[in-house]
Amino acid sequence: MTRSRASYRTIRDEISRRIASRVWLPGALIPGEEALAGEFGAARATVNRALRELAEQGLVERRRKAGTRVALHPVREARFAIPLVRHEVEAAGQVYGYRFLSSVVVGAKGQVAERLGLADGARLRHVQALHLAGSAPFQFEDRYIILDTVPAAQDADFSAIGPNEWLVETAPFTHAEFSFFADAAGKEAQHLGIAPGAPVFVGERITWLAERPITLVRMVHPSRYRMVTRL
Amino acid sequence: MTRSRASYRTIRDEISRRIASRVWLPGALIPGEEALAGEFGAARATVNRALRELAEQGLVERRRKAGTRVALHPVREARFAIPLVRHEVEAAGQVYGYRFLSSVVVGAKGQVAERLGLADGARLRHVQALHLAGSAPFQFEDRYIILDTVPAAQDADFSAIGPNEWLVETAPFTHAEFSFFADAAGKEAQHLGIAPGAPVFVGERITWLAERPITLVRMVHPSRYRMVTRL
DNA sequence: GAGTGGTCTAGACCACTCA
DNA sequence: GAGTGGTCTAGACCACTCC
Repeated sequence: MTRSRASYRTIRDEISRRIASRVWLPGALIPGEEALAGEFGAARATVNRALRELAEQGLVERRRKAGTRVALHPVREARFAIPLVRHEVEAAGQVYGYRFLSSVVVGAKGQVAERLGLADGARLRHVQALHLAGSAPFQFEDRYIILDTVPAAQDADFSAIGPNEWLVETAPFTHAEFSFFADAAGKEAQHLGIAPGAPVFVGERITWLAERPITLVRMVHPSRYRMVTRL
Repeated sequence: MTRSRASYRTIRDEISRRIASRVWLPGALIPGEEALAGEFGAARATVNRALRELAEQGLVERRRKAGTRVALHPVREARFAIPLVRHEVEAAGQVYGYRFLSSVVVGAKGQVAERLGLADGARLRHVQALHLAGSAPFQFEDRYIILDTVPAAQDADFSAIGPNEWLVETAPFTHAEFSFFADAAGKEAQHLGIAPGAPVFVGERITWLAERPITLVRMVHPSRYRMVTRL
C-alpha cells in the first residue's frame, strides 16, 4: 500500500471520482457507510465525514434508512467570500481609497422602514461614501444604520474609516440577507463617473443581531465589476 | 440540567452567541478544545466539530499551536444555490417554459477559445435558448459545449429539454468557475423583451471534468432578477 | 420492525507552527 | 521542543424513515 492510511479526503475524492466517471450514475444508490468503511479500511466515522462533505456540496443526497444516492440534479452551491471593500481592492493589487460623502440622521419611512421591519420614525443614520481602487471609483456605498440597535453609531466618525469597517469591529451580526442584481445607475452615476442609466451591479445586504436589524446597505459597482468564485 | 446532552449544535450556537454578545471580542483568543470540552461536558471531537463549522462560516480563525481566535474581519461567506433554471422558476410558483432558439457546431476561436484553454478550431456546439417564467422571459442562455469532452452532445436533441438539464444528467463536473456581473443588453435584448442597452444581470459558468472543459454558458436575466441568499 | 445515517465518546497519534 | 488543532478509531446509542 502506498496510501499510508485512508483519510476522509482520500475517500471523499475517490467517491467524487466514481461519480464523475459515472461508475455510480445519477440517482443510483451507493454503498452504505459500513460497506464503504470495509472497502477503504477506515472507521465508519471517517466515511461519514467524507459523505457528509459530498452532501454539503450537493453531489449526493442522504436519507436515513433510504441510504445515500448520487444527486439527480446536483443543486450545487457556490460560495462567495464577502470581504471588506478595502481588502477586496487590495487583494486586486490596487491602492484603496475612501471618500466620505454625507451623513444625516433621519426617521425610517417607506420602503426602507418596511424592509427593515421598523415602525415609521425609528431613527436611522444615513451614510453615503465612495470606495476607490487607485483613482477609479470602485463602489458607491449607501447605508442606513439602525440607531436603536447600534446607539454608538450616532456619534461614530466616518470621515476616515468606512461605516462597514466600523460596524464589523463594533457590531457583529448573527443573520444576514444578501441580494445581487443589475440596475440602471441613478444618482450615484456621478460619483462612479459613469453615465446615468448605465448598467451597475448592485449588492444589498441587511444584517441582524438576533432579531434586531443592524444595517441596510446598498453597494453599487460600475459594470466592469465581476463577482467570481470557483469550486 | 434541562439540556439532555451537549450536542455540537448546542456548543456551536453558544459560542456563536458569546461572539455576537461580545463576551469574546474580535481578535480575542478563545479557550482551547480541551477546555471547552470540559466546560460543556463533551468530548473533544464534539467541540472540534462545533469550532470547525464556525471556522467554515468565517466567524473564527483556527491555527495549530496558536489556537482559535474570533475573526477580526469576519470574511464571511454567502452561499448561493445553483439550481436548474426550471426549478428556480417553479420554486417561485410560476410555470416554466422553454424555447429552443438555435444550435450550430463551430470551431473555437478568439475569446471563447482562450477562456476555455482550447486550441483554435476545437469543435464546439453553440446553443441558444430562452427560459420563461409564465409568459415572461426569464433567462437567455448562450452556451458552448466542448465536443471533445462530451461527444454525445453532438447529437443531443435540445428542442424540448434545455442543454443544462441534459448536461447535468449526462456529464457531471468536478470543477466550476462562476462569475456574475451587470451588463448592457446586446443581441439578447429582443429575446428578453427589453430595450437594447437596458441593464441585464449576467451569470457565467465554466465547468470542467478533471482538466477538460465541459461547457461555457452565459445566462442573461432582465434586471428584475434578484439573486438572494440568507445566512 | 428494521436498516441507514446522525451523533457522541474516549483515547490515540499526528502535523503544523510558535517560541 | 511543546502546545494546539486535525484526524482517525472502535464502539455505542439514537432518530428517522421505509416497508
